[in-house]
Amino acid sequence: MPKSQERCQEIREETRNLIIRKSVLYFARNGFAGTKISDLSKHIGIAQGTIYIYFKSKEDLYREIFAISDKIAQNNKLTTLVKLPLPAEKKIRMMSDYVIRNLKEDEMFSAGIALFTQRILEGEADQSFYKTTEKIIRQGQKEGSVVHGNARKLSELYWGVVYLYAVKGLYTSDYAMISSDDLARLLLEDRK
Amino acid sequence: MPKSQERCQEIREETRNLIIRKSVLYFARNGFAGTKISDLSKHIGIAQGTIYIYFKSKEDLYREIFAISDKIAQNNKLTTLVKLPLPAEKKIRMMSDYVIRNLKEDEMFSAGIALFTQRILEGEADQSFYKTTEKIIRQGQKEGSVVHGNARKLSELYWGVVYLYAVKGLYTSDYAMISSDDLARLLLEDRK
Amino acid sequence: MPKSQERCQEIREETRNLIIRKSVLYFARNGFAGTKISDLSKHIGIAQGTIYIYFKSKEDLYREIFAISDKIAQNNKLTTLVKLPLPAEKKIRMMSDYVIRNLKEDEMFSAGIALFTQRILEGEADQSFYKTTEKIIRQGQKEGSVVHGNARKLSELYWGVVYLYAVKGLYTSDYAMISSDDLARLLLEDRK
Amino acid sequence: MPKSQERCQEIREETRNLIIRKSVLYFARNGFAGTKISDLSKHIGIAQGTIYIYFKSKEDLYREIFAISDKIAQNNKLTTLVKLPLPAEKKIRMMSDYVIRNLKEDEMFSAGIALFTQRILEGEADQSFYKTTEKIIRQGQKEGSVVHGNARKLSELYWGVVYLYAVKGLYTSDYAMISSDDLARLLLEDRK
DNA sequence: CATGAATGAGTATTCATTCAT
DNA sequence: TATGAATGAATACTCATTCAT
Repeated sequence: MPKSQERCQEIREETRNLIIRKSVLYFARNGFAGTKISDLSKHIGIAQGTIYIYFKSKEDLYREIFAISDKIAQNNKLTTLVKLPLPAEKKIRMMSDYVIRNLKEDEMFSAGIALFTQRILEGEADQSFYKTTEKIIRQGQKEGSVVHGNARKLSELYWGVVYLYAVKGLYTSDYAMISSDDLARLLLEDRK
Repeated sequence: MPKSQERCQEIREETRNLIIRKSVLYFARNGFAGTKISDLSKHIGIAQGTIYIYFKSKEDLYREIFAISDKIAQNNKLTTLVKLPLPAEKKIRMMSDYVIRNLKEDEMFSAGIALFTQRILEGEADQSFYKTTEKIIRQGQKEGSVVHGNARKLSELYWGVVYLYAVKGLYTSDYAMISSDDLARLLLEDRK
Repeated sequence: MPKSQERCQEIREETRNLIIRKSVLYFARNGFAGTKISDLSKHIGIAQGTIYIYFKSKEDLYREIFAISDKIAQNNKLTTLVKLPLPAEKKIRMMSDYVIRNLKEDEMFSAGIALFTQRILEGEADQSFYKTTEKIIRQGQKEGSVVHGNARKLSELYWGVVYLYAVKGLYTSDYAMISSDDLARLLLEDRK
Repeated sequence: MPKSQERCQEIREETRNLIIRKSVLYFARNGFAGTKISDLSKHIGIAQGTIYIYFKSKEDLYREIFAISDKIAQNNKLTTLVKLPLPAEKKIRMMSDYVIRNLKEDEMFSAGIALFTQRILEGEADQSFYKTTEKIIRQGQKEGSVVHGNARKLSELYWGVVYLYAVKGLYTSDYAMISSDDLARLLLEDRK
């Protein structure tokens, strides 16, 4: 019965994904210590035991969640963006559009950013994430479109603000989201 | 010979303050769920039981901590600042100087900002805190020194960034603090 | 395959009853303060945590125990007895037979009487329990078979003595139980 | 300074007695486990530490209390009573008068009886206490004034009822005390 | 696989006891 | 001596994890 074999595999995959998807949000909102398996399983809509079929422990699940948050944060268009033959200002505007749109429409994106940034704060995540943005910033500074200052610091500020609104989005749906322009303005020189 | 009434009162006051002072930092760093009374008491340098002489429960202590964070966040010079007969730009620069200096020198300030903002995010703290800054922003917009845009949103952005660096300061002592100018620039029009 | 809904309900009911049944005896013997959850759970034969699945706290369990003791004390045959068209003397003898037999054979009865009476002593249980016996006493006084005196006082004496032997039974199995006749004699005139 | 030496000794004695006196009542009402040193000391009107100047531990104090309760229960007039050249009925009436008067007027007597009986129930106190009463009962049975039956059982019943009203007295001041006659009647044949 | 009742190690809280004043 | 703040072992309670169904 190879057919049912596959189907089984599919179901497994589905449940596993369901758990991860729902957990990302839950952990992003409540943190590791603030998340009880009993609450989480209720939130997912499955039994407590089921989680342990797919993950060895709460920490194992958390680690998985982090791997996901890494992907969400890093597998965005940024890496391709930096290589395009465009002026930095354009890149920054595109990046900001992309980020704001995702913050608005995709809770998983917000959760990913939140978890990822928290880990950076705790010194556990790879800070190379900021590198790509730094490159764009330096390019822009040469082109005269980006404000002066330490590129790393500006990059951190930029993504810090993104984190800020990611967290806001996780807690309330009703809040004044920053505009793409506001976000871009953190890096760009004002035009008079 | 019994201890004198006043001396007892004094000792109580001292211990209570010690607990609060050390707890503000601990809770700001680890959150409520992430804080174990056993660890906290070790960090304070007292026995677990002592905490329960002064606070009914972990949650009671946490609430007290929040009351403190309110004071730290709100008892700053902002309220007096807004009333001074100064241009908004000057006010914003003074405010930013004050904030950055405190972020650098006073961990309690950082912890207060962190806890307070977290509570605002969770919809539990009084958002009237932003009002004072909004007034300065509106004044500045009239004077042409502050960027256009919704004053509340700008105020939230400003304090959001402060929160960002407060949290950074709680986790690592070794990081690139934003400058007072960078902070002020969030609100001020660029001058060429 | 999930457990069936009914089977789960059944298991819960069973465990809950087990806890209550064993706890009645334990609390009756040791009192609230004298009962440790760790000991109690060992005595029941379950883990400590299991108790907290079914009861919010030690006090919650204790309250439940009391509700049970009310039922044990009050759901006896007395209420039906009083309505029968029998002489009071007969009723008192039947009641005494019933009580003594239960004291001898049913530890739950003894525990119920013990807990219930303790609560009456502490002014927390409904003293209307004595009413039924009072009625029989008054009937008997009219018929000349019951000794003179305040019916309430006689009723209290009667059940006080029952309490006495209930407690004795809880502490030692080897003791001289009062006879049904001795108990009845508390209320009945001597026949020469 | 022999004078002040003595005075010191006196004060010591006074405090010690105060503790014992107040503790007897407190322990009788709440039991060993139900008595907190913090509450007890408040009830006595001294600091917690003071108790430990006079007694090595809570259990040490409890033991002392028991010694007192032994004296209260046993050092009554009963031992002299039994030797008097009187008919048993007279002895029983005197004993009952004595007991009831003390139950009414002397909380220490009630507390002593309560503690002593509780210890007998728990098999820790000397049951020889009942002996004296048994002798009187046997004398009365020969004289025809006391009801038939096992003397030990009757003695236990008699003192059980005394215990009952001792406990009632400890909990409420407002209750229907048994009369001396009622108490005596437990042992005496009815006279027509 | 999925369930949820049961477990027991871990955490919060209490309370007998100590000790500096 | 007397005090009451401080202690930490004992106790109550929680929650990640297991396992029979």
